[in-house]
Amino acid sequence: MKDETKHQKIIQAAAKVFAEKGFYNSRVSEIAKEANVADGTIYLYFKNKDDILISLFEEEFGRIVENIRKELTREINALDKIHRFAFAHLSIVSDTPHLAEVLGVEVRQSGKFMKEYINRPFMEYLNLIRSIFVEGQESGLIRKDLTPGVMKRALFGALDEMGRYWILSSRKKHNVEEAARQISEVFIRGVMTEEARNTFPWSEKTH
Amino acid sequence: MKDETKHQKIIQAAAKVFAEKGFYNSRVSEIAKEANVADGTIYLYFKNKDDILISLFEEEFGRIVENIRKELTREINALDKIHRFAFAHLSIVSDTPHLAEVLGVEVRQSGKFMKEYINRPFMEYLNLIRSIFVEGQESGLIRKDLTPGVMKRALFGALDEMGRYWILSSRKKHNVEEAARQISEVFIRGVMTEEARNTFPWSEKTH
Amino acid sequence: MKDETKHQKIIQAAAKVFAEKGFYNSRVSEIAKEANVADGTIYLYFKNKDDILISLFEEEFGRIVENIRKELTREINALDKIHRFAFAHLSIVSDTPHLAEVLGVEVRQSGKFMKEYINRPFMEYLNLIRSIFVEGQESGLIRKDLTPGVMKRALFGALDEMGRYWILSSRKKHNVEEAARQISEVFIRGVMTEEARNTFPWSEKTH
Amino acid sequence: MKDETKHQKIIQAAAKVFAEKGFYNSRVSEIAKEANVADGTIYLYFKNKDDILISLFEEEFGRIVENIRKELTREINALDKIHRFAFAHLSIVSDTPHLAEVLGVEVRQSGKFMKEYINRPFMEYLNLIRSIFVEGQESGLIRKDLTPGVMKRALFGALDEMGRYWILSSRKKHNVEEAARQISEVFIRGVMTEEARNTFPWSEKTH
DNA sequence: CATGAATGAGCTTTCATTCAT
DNA sequence: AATGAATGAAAGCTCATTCAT
Repeated sequence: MKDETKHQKIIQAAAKVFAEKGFYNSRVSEIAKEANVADGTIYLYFKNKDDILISLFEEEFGRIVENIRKELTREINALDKIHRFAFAHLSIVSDTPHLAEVLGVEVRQSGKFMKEYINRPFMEYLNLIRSIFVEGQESGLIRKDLTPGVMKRALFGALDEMGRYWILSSRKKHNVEEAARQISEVFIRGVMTEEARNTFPWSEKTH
Repeated sequence: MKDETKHQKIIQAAAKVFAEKGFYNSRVSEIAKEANVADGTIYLYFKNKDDILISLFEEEFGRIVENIRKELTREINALDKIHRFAFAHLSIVSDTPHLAEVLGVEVRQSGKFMKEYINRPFMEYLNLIRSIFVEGQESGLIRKDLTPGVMKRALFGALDEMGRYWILSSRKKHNVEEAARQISEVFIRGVMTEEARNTFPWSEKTH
Repeated sequence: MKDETKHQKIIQAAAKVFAEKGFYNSRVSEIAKEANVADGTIYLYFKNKDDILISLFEEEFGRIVENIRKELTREINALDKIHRFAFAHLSIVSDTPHLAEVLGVEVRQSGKFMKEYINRPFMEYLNLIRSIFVEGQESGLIRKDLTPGVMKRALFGALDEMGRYWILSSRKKHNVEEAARQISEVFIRGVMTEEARNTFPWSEKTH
Repeated sequence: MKDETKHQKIIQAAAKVFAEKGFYNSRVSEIAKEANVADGTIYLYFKNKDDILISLFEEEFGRIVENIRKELTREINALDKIHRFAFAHLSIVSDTPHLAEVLGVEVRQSGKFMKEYINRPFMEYLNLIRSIFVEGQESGLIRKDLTPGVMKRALFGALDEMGRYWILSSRKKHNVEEAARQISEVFIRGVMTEEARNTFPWSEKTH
C-alpha cells in the first residue's frame, strides 16, 4: 500500500466507468481494466466496491470545496459571489464531466447506508452556497425573507440540472458560460433587496 | 390485459419499493410481495424489471403532465404560471413522495439505454416549463435574453432538489409551500422585465 | 420450499462429495451436480455451504443416536452394551461409509465457529457411551476408579480410528465385525471388576 | 537452505496457525507474519502451502517417533510399554498442543493426494504401537487372538481422542496423566493373557 | 391467468503465488 | 536472500427470469 499514484489511477478510472454506466452497472473488473491493474489490486487500495465510490466522493468533493472556497474570496460581495459560484460550478462540470456526473448522480441514487458517508462532503458543498446567502442577508444585499437552507438547494439544483444537461448534449464551453451567466443573474435579481437594486447596476455588470 | 387492477397494483408496489431502496437494490420478488402477486405474475404484465420502471415513468409522468397542464390554465400570465408550477410540482412531491423520489432519482441514474425511454415523458414535463418561459417572453413579461431551454432546467432543478430534501427531512406541508413560494418568487423576480416590474406589484401578491 | 426429497438429495450428495474431497475441497457446484440440481437450488434449501454441513450433522447424527439408543436397549447389562455399541458403530460405518467419514473427519477439522453447532449432536453421541459406563459402575460390573468421561472418549476414539482405517482399506464386512469383537472385548475385559470376572464367563461369549 | 533457523521458524509458525484455525482457514500471509518473514520468503523454503504441512509432518512426526522409540526401550515387557507409550503420547500432546492438534486433525482431513505423503510418517508412528503388541504376543503376555493391526489403531484412537479433548478443555497436567493411566490400564488388562494375569500383579503397579 | 420452485449466468471478493526490486 | 505489491484464477452466492403445474 505504497503507491499513491495507483490509488489515484483507480479513482479516476472508477469515475469514468461510473459516469458511463452508473455505479450498479459498473463492474469492478472494468474499473481494473480502465486503471490498467489487476482485479485484485483494487482490493489492496479499497475495501470493496462501495468504498471506491465513497472515497471518490470524499477526496474529489473535498478538493472541489477547497477550490471553490478559494474562488469565492476573489469577490467581496455576496451577489457577485453567487455569480462566481455558478461559474465555478459549471466550470468544474465542463472540465471534469466524468467526475461531475458521478458526484451529481450517485449522491441521489445511493442506498440509505451509503448516503450517510456520501452526504457529509456533499453537505459541505451545499453549505458553501448557504454561507453566501447568509452573508448577503447580513450585509443587506439579500432579502431576509428568504431561507438560506432553501436557497442553497435551489441554486445547487438549478446548476446541477443544467450541468447534467450540458454533459449529455453539446459540451461547448460557450454554452456553459452562458448558462452560468443566465442562472446566476436570475438568482441575483431574484434575491436582491430593493436597496441593493437601486445602489448598484448589476444588471449591466453581469451582461 | 384483462386485469387492469393488477397492472396498477404492480406499478404502485414498484414505486414504493424503488423509492425505498432504489432501482438496483430492489428485488423483483419484493415488488411481487408488496403487490401481493407471485413473482412469475410480474412477467405476465411486464417484459422485465426495466420495463416496470419504464412503464412507471410513462404512465405516472403522463398523468402528472396532464394534471399540471390543467393547473396552469388557471393562471393567465406567465409569471403567475411559474408560481403555480412550483406549487404544483412540490405538491405532487408531498402528496406522492414514493413516486416523486423514483421519478426524480432514476431519471438520472439509469443507464444510457434506458434513458432514451425515460427521457421522453421527462422531456415533456420539462417542456411544460419551457412553454411558460416562451409565453412570458412573447407577452413581454420575461426578458428575452434568457434562454427558455436553460430556464426550464434551472427551475426544474431548483424544485427537484428542494423536493428531494423535503422527502428526506421534515415532510411538513407548511415547509413545501413556503419553499414553493420562495423559489417561484426568486425566479419570477429574476426573469421579469423592467416593464413588468413597474406595471404589476407581484412582490406583494406572492407574499 | 416444499420438496422434502430435494433437501435429502442435497444432503446425500453433500455427504458423498464431502467424504471424497473434504469440506474445503468440495465445491458447491459439485454437490449440485451430484444432486442433479442447479447451483442456485442449493440456496433454496440451505443458507450457505456451512449450513449444508451443519444440517448434515444435525439430521444424520440425530438419526444415528436414535438408532443406537434403541439397539442398546436389547442388552441388559453394561458390558454387553459395550459390545453392542462397538458393533453398531462399526456397522454404521460400513453401511454408510460416506456419512461416517464426513461425520468423523469434520467434527475435528471444522473452524471454531462451526464447532459449536457440530459439537452438540456429537456430544450426545459421546454421552450415549458415557451412560453405559455410568450404568456399569452403578451395577458393580465396571470399576469405579475409571472416569466415564475418559472412557467414553477412549472407546469412541478406538472405534472411530478403526472405522476410518476400514473405509480406506479392505471394506470387507467380516473385518469390521472382527474388529468390533476385538475392541469391545479388550474394553470389556479392561474395565470389568474382579467380581464381574468371576461371575460371568464373558470371554467365551464374545468369541 | 543456508538459514536453518528460518525454515524452522516457519514450521513453528505454521504449526501454531494451523492449530488455531485449521489448514484451510489459515492464510499463508498469517504464517509469514507469525514467523516474522515476508510472504514471498515462505516460497524460498517451501514449494507451496501444502508443502508446509507435509514438511511439518515429516519433520515433527519423525522427531516424535524417535523420542518415543527411545522411551520404550526403558521398559522391558510389552505391557509396561503400553503404559509407557500412552504416557509419552499424552505428554507430547500436553507439551506441544499446537503441534499435536495439527498432527491429529490434519492427518484425517487432508485430501487424498496429500494423504499419501502424510501417511508415511503417521504409519511409522502407528507401527511403533503395533510392534509392542507383536512383541507382547511373542512373549506370551498378550493374547494371540488379537490382531496387532486392530490394536494399534484402537490404542492410538483412544489416546488421540483423549488428547484432543484435553487440548480443548482443562489442560491440567494432572488430568492427562490420569487419563494415560486409565487408558493404558484398560488396554493392558484387556489384552493380557490369563497366564500374564496370574504371574504379575500389574493392577497394583499401575495404580 | 397465476404460481413459485428451479434455473444458471454473472458478479464480487479472496488469497496462493510470482517477480521486479 | 528477502521483500511485499501485484496478480488473476477460482469460488460462493444472488436474483432476474422461466416454465411445469
